[in-house]
Amino acid sequence: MGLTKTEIFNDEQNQLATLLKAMAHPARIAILQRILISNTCICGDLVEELGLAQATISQHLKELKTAGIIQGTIEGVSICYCINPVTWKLLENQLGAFLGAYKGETKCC
Amino acid sequence: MGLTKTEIFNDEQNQLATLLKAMAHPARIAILQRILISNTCICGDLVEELGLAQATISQHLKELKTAGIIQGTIEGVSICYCINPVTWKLLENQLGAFLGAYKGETKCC
DNA sequence: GCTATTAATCGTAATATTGCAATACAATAT
DNA sequence: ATATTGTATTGCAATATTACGATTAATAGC
Repeated sequence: MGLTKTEIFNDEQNQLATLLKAMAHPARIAILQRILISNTCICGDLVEELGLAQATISQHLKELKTAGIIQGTIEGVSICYCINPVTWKLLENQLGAFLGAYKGETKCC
Repeated sequence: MGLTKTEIFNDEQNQLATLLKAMAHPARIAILQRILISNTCICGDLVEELGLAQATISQHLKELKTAGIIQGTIEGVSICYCINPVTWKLLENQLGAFLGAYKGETKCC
């Protein structure tokens, strides 16, 4: 089928999966790292810096945007992207709770 | 194409992307949560608890295992899965550094 | 009006993912 | 030996993703 059965999972699981999926690509991680470094926003510099075509970069940006991880505003001819603080905070909280739930040491496998 | 150009990204980006991708599915998040809760390992209880076929669960477990996030040992007839502490720690560090790199407040978009 | 410049979208090809039924395998029990 | 139980693998269909060239907006400057 190739169709994830989202209806059998709860909202938290689906939301976290969606956010992780949006980040689960080296190009999108690279894009986010670039935005994080030059805290001020960027635009199509990415096309030169990463070795991907403009259409491809634009697509990755769109995915990050629809996931709510970044936001963009028009800045003259180019477009300025930056982190969406709300989603970023949410991601930190959700992931923190998730990863932090593991208390090692209980010997098992 | 449909083929990620891993060669143009660095190891850190590729590794993080691979780990995130392994977790970026609600079923796999549910499986991990289940393992985290019953800190002691589990097996095919998942097939009953999640509403997915046995073959599908087995496939998701395999993905988590090949990504190094979980590990399994034979426990009589069934197989006992649990978190791989090394990878989990790595994930915490990598993600912590990544998410923590965002210092908000610098007004932008 | 035109013309660059920048980014989004469309169309397409190659590949990957998701899910399941059917089957195979491996360990134990009878 | 054979049956049972628990898990893995295979094969397949439906869908999603990745990447790119070509095209299409949208804006700025002339």
